[in-house]
Amino acid sequence: MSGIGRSRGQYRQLWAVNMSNEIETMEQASRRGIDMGGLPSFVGYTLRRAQLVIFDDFIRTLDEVGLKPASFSVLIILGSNPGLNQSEVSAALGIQRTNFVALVDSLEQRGLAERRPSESDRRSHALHLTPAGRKLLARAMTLQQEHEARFTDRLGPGGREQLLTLLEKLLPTE
Amino acid sequence: MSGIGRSRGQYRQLWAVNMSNEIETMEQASRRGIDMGGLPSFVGYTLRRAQLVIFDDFIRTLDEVGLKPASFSVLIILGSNPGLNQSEVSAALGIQRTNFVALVDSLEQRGLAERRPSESDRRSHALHLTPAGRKLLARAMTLQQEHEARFTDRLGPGGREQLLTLLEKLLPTE
DNA sequence: TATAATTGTTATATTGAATCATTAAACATT
DNA sequence: AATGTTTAATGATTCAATATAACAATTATA
Repeated sequence: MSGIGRSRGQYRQLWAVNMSNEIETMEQASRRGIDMGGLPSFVGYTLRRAQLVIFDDFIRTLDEVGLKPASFSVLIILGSNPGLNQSEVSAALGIQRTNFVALVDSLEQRGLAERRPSESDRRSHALHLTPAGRKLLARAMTLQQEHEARFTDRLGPGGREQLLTLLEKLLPTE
Repeated sequence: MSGIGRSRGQYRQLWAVNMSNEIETMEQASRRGIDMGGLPSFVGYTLRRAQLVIFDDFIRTLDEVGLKPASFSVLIILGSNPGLNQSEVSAALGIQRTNFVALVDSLEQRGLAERRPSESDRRSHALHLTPAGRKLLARAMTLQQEHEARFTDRLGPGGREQLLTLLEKLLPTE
């Protein structure tokens, strides 16, 4: 589903960080005698690199079901919270409601979700998964778990939990 | 230097992940009774959120010296490896040569770096920092360390090293 | 009731990043 | 020396994610 084309390597760069195939890896750079300066010791830099690696795999993984991280996350929210309106879902996910419109359009056109008229507020739409949406979500969750396992393996026993704990400390406590 | 404008929140979203001010935080979402599904337990999701938080702070931090992550990293490489050509620097950082051109243009126009004719290969330019570039880099490094400290504090003793170790396990061993 | 705020929407701008083509120099092979 | 191939730098263009502004309909509030 959904051609690879641009989706490959889409999230690859940002902090001028390499990480794949044709692009030289940092290790290769050092081996060629390039001094990376303090870069690899910056938490932000390494965090970014790791995130790109994971997303690269994740995006390829989701490609089978024609989803991207954003649309996948929407399905997840709708699956657990049927009936929310667009503002609620987009706010929970940090998507601006203005950009959320096209996202829902797409899900609706694919028959994965639907906008139902809200009973309490004629301005808003109650969002629901369709049966097809629920089915696709289930498949996507399986793929996600396989993806997750690939990286969990690398972290060793307890590594995943340790990592999550540390990462959460970086998040705003609010 | 360099107006805030767009630079604020530029790296904020992607995986449809909120994290700041006006945008509802995940915690707020849960409090409103929204079930985030498995999302917070996905390493990729939490990694992405943490990365956005750090970058948000990092970008604001660098704003004082008019740098962005990419240009900052270029200065670092040039500082430690004077004389490299554009292909070498861009490859080490994972920036495509083609997009690297404008980056160097900008640094050159700001008088921070310069292209010198390579002595061995008339096709390529030897990149060097100017004295102004070295000075700005020094200041930027100080800012980076302050930024780093803000997050290191949150991680507790040994947390930073632990986190770096775990993250490196996620990177391609090549 | 008058005013303000909210919901969904369209249109538009910005930016990071990828793609394609071109030029000139360097290199390799006959 | 002539040829073809690779490499360095560049420009032009495209694409996708995200941000901003404005608007109509509706609801909430002073």
